[in-house]
Amino acid sequence: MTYSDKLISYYKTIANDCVLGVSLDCVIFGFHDTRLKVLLLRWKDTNEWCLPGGFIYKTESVDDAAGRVLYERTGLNKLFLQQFHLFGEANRYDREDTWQRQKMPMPFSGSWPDRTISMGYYALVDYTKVTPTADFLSDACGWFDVGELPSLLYDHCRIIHVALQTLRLQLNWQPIGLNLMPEKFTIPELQRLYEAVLGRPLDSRNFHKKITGLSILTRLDERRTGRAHKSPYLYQFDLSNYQRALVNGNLIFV
Amino acid sequence: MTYSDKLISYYKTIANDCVLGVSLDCVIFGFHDTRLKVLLLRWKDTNEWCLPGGFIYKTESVDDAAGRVLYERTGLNKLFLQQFHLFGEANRYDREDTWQRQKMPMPFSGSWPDRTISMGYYALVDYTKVTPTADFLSDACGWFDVGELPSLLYDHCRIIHVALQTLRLQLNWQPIGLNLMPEKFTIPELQRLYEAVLGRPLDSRNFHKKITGLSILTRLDERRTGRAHKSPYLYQFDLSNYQRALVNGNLIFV
DNA sequence: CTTTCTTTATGTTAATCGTACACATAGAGA
DNA sequence: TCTCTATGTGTACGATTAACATAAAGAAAG
Repeated sequence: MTYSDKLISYYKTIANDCVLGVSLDCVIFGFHDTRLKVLLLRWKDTNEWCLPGGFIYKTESVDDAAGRVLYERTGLNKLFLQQFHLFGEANRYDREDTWQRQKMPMPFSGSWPDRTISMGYYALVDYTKVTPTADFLSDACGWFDVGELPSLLYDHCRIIHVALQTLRLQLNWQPIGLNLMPEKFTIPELQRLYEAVLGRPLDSRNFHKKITGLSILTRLDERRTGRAHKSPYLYQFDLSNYQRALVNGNLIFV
Repeated sequence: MTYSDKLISYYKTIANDCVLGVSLDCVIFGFHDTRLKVLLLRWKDTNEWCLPGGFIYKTESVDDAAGRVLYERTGLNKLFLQQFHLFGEANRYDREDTWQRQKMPMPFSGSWPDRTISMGYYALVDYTKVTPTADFLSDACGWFDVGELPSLLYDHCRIIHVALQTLRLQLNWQPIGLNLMPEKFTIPELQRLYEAVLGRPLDSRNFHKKITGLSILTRLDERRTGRAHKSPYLYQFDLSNYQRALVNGNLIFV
């Protein structure tokens, strides 16, 4: 059985078990080395990358399907995961061109609906806890700097762009970091995250005042030592206050 | 041909021409007599109401489909219309119960997919310019106070609730009113809109200061006369500044 | 051991914003 | 002409923000 045959049989299974005409794409954000990262998959036997995505089983809620995709690609569960946009244009991307870049076998074209609308989700995950895992259609899975994306299939470049825009807006009235930072972190490290998402530097003195004023952080008795200069305190998120801030939408606007 | 036959044939046409398994529901907000209103349809020959909704033609974008539904029900075009949530639970509502309340003919059940996910849109329209128009499935179309909704089919009660929540959030960083108010209006009238959406009274003196400070309003030389007491000035929205405020997301937070 | 250098932690100040409240004004009705 | 009340404008005060200053910590260099 050739790869081409496998592919067609795979899509036939999907067509049988899943809701037809609707897919979902997950923009999975991580944070590492002062940079905001996105998790991407490389389409098998090509140099083309795409977002982790999938289809919705007939008895499964769309949100659950997104959680499943996230789990399958990262090994993580129960994370911050949110709908952000439905991509529903009739011609979201150049189909011929995309199939060619994917090296899609041509008998394929008959066995698939003419268009697919896609629900976009974005997730915030702890980079250090993720085990990037490729799927049936891909031969690599890895992180990319949001500023240095590779060649992307479909309309995934736009999807990432819209996700980032949404994330930036969200920053104005909800805290982030709970799922992006490791369990213990310093305030300057958290500031790097905010700077990476907003794409501009922040005043460290005002940031410190602001973020501690939200009472979503608990200062530990430990410090991060070993580096030159004054050792910063380590912090943890105060889960209950963090949740309250998420729901109430305290203005942050760093 | 009985109504029952017509209904089945109607849904067969839909199944043929439209994307299967995906629908859309529009929460159309209007404003009248100090109250926020929602446009609802009454299901033919029942006392059950529902949101205007529809399906997506195979060659039509989802956003365009929402615009079409809005136009068909209100006669209005090119309005503020926005996605707000995908309702994708596998069992969004009690199907048996709903069909019974709809007096749905039972041969129907075989000719329709097991589940439908629905994209929620909300629109802001000028109450005075709307001609509520019933569709094939309904025998009445009218406005309801968001606080006094009738018996609703499907999960439309929840959909309205989520739409209202989204609208309230949006109020914190975007102006509203351009499509909800008539062309000329007074500041106290605009204040009534904000109060209706937020569900709480505002201080008229501070509201006046705040709203004029955004420079999205142009004061006309006319006043609204005929009523008792001091005649208030009439205002218009300054379109270019209004658009800028929409895009930039100036904090408003009344 | 002392000095230097740099990052972290905390503090200060002036400007701005939000909230609460006071008051003069206009216009219809008594 | 007086009254009543919604409207338009203004003021005062506390809270918040943005910009800038300084002290403390800790490793490296002399």
